[in-house]
Amino acid sequence: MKFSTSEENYIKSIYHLQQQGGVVSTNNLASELQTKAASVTDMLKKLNAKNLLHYERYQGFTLSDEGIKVALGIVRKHRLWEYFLVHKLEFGWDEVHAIAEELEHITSPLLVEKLDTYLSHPKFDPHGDPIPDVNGKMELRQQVNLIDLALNQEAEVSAVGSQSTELLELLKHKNIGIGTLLTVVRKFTFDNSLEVKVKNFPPFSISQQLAQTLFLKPTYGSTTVGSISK
Amino acid sequence: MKFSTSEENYIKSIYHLQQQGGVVSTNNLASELQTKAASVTDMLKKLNAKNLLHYERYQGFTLSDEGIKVALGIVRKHRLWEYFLVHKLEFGWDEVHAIAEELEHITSPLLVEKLDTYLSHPKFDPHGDPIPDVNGKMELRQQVNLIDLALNQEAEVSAVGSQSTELLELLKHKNIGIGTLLTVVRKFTFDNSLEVKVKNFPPFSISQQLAQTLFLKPTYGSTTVGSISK
DNA sequence: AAATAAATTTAGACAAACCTAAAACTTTTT
DNA sequence: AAAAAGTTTTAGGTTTGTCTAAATTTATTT
Ligand SMILES: [Mn+2]
Ligand SMILES: [Mn+2]
Ligand SMILES: [Mn+2]
Ligand SMILES: [Mn+2]
Repeated sequence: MKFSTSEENYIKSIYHLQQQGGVVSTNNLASELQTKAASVTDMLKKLNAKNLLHYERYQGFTLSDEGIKVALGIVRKHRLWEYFLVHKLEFGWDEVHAIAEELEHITSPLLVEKLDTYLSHPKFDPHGDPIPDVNGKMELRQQVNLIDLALNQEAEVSAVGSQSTELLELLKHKNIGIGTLLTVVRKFTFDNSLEVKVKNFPPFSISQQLAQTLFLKPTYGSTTVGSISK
Repeated sequence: MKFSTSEENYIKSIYHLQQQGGVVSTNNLASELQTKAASVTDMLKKLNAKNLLHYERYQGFTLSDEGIKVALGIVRKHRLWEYFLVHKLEFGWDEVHAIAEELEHITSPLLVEKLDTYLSHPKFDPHGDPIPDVNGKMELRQQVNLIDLALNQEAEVSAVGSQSTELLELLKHKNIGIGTLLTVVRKFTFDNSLEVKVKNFPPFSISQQLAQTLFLKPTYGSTTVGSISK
């Protein structure tokens, strides 16, 4: 079945919201899509009629199995294009989301597979989020939030919880990127800031706000599954 | 100013039609876009209100200077994406038009310029059609139709007048592509077929129908400007 | 257990991009 | 120069996706 750009954007947003909170609400989705609750209800009826949703009036909704399959296809395209934009066209990490938001709606399935091959089947996008394969399977990388990382446990930065220019600017200043190895050497309870150490650099401080947007994969042993962004 | 996908498709089609026939008619455009005359009239009013057209009711229309500028921007994107699809993703020449028809509407100007740089500023698309630069300038390659090529005058295949799978199949069989050097060694008046010679191959025959879709650039000296496809 | 507040859905409208059928205009033929 | 034929525009309708305002349902207070 084929879907309009608008339908696809709704499906993908529902997918992301239900990853976090389980059942999704109308207002929730409306604010995510920058639209009004009435518009959401209209679209819910349409998606429900196409069997993409589990939906009870006034009771919230989630994607059906079919809906999830469709969502994963769009997420796959979005993240593959982001990878292309950053690694081939040399876009900055914070510039690609809006463009991928358009490219994800290009219809040709052959294009997606050729792009995937051209990029050598990447497993993660530039923000550290996993790229689903043709069948919707993706690596659920073991991730810990930096806030929860044990002292002196080395870990590799693998994802970020935001894609804002502001975050990118700060990470560049601190010389942190996807792949950076670091350890937490001290935690301060006053402001929940962390003193961290990266090889060949002097120790430096990371604020609570920054730590909360960084997700890492411990170098040995491991832990919980972290939340994931677009 | 920003335009919808639909507006852009109309603008581009008008551009191609007026390249050939001067003033464009409503029915003409309707059949090019596979739509109805009434729909065309609706859109003409909108484009006219935006000063993209010279339009007199019942008298046909052409693009204004502003309209041409917009059209060239879309043509640029279309041909750059076609080049990308063929030379990077290894699509066949006949597979790319439909996909480029969607990709040409992606809005980011920065994307176009980065893509252009990534492709090393190509001057011609996979069908031999010139790619306009950022300012809309493009090489108007000197082209002769194979039908009109002088006997024993060596020339390089530089464009094709169709992009069908059928044509591609035939050209592959005859080992002809963009860049092939050939000379016409004989012309037969009975069926207007040609006997042509390509270096390192035995001479072979080309039908009138095939000759009419091939455009070439003579290796020395030169001639007329040929018609050009998408 | 009311009353109040919040969330959700319905009702009714609107713009964009289409369509069919009928009217208006232009071109061609007799 | 009238009639016929062809082209273009207008009139009125449909679908998709949006909106505001009002009605309905659910959740939270008192
Ligand atoms: Mn999108
Ligand atoms: Mn991403
Ligand atoms: Mn197009
Ligand atoms: Mn082309």
